[in-house]
Amino acid sequence: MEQNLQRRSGVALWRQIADSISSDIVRNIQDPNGKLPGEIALAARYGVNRHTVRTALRALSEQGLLETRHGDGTYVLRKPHVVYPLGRRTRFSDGIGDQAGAKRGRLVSSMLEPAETNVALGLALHPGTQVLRLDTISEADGYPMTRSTSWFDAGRFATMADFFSRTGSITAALKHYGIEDYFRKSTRIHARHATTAEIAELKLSAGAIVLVTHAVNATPEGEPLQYSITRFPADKVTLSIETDIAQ
Amino acid sequence: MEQNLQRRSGVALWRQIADSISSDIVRNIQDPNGKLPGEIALAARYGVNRHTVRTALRALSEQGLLETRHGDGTYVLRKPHVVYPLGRRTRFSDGIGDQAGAKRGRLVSSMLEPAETNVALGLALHPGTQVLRLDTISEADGYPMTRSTSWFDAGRFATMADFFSRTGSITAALKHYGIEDYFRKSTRIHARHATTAEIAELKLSAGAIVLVTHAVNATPEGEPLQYSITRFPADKVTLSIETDIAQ
DNA sequence: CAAATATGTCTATTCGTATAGACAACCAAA
DNA sequence: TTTGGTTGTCTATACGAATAGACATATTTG
Repeated sequence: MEQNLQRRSGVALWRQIADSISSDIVRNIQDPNGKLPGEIALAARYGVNRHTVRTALRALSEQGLLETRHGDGTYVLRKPHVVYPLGRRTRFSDGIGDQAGAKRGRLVSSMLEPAETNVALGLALHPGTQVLRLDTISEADGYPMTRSTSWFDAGRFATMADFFSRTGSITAALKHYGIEDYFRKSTRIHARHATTAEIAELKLSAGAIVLVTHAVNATPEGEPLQYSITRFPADKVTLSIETDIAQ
Repeated sequence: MEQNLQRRSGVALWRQIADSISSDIVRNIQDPNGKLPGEIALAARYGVNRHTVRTALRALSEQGLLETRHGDGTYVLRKPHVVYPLGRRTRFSDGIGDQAGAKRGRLVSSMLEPAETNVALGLALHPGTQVLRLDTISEADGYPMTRSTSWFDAGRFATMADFFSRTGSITAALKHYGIEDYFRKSTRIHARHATTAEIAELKLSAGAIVLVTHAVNATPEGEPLQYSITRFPADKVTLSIETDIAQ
């Protein structure tokens, strides 16, 4: 019984258990076939009723993470945890490439809009300047891993959306504008509960936690190119920073 | 009415509202005196009953973030949001120093124990080697901002705990061993719900989210010195990475 | 096949969450 | 002092969350 659960917290026990199973149990599974401990064993471990565990397992099954077999047990369908590097030259495809299968970005929508304060600040533009907004979803292993909104100076990158749709890559799209290289200039990270829209787009179970990064990408000269807000499912993603000490 | 709340999610509406107020509203307050919108206005904005908003406000008041004045309104007592830099040479006191008042670490406990897999891997030791474990809490502005557990090679840093207690600083303690400089070698970041212990130690409201970093600090030569797991209250802390492009 | 073990379903009860409305108590400004 | 707006408290109701126990049904193993 690992008494890590809190009652009367505003977060239901079944949700805490679902988070725990998704982020801990699944990664430390001993069974070679990916079989989870039984419902009764899990109930004992968390110190709750078996029905509460079942609610958690049902949520994860509906999410596609687990499969329960009547009379047999519960099995892990996939181990969705990936490490996402936040290095200075990180690209999504670079980082995830060796950990999962498919890795292209998919354009959800694009539009022109006036820059809000944050965006203008990040891109070093005046607030209200027209900017191009791209909403994208990236997948790893067929499952959504990032939900990203990016802004670009509309005066310069008006047709970004077309290039991105064709290639599924910001890097490739920027090459059409003669930008051969760019860098992660600054990144801010926080975490919160997922919104309704994020639940749907990232195929999360309701009440899940998302990691959120606000990043500015820039040319080697430091000129801002892209301001982006990216949301990761916290139970499936660990962000990683590797520092080159001898720099 | 910003319909960002989800029902039947396993996360109570009052908790979602508390998180939202803590991380959004408080930062974007218009009123110069730090007065929040009224309960009825908030209820309308979130599309919930006034009593639900009151539950959220009560949680934040008990946490010390807000103060409600009968017949007047609700006021922000402190804006607890700090940006915590994760640069390669970051020290806690360096990063938080200019954003808040007090900033020293406090030793909660220290002990010798055999290194577990993660710790051994991070410190490049064999699993089971004796390591010194320090449990510390750092505060900014009088409020807990980090809850950290660090491990050091016990053969080398046996009396770390004493030095740390006296100075409240890992950096200072390491100097006693002739280590003038050290660097953040690698950092991994994820997020989850806070445990019961973390609720108490970080003075969180129950059900809060914590950002968790697993970091290895090393000498300039790359020799691992410290493996640490640090937990930050997600509603009060944003982690930040600034990259020096021209490096 | 039989036994042991696992998940699936059902009923019942208790407590936390959320809504609804009414009214009291209090404060600030006209 | 009066008025309007705000928080505080109370009652009532409905539903979700969690517990408890019993039993059905399916699978695996001996």
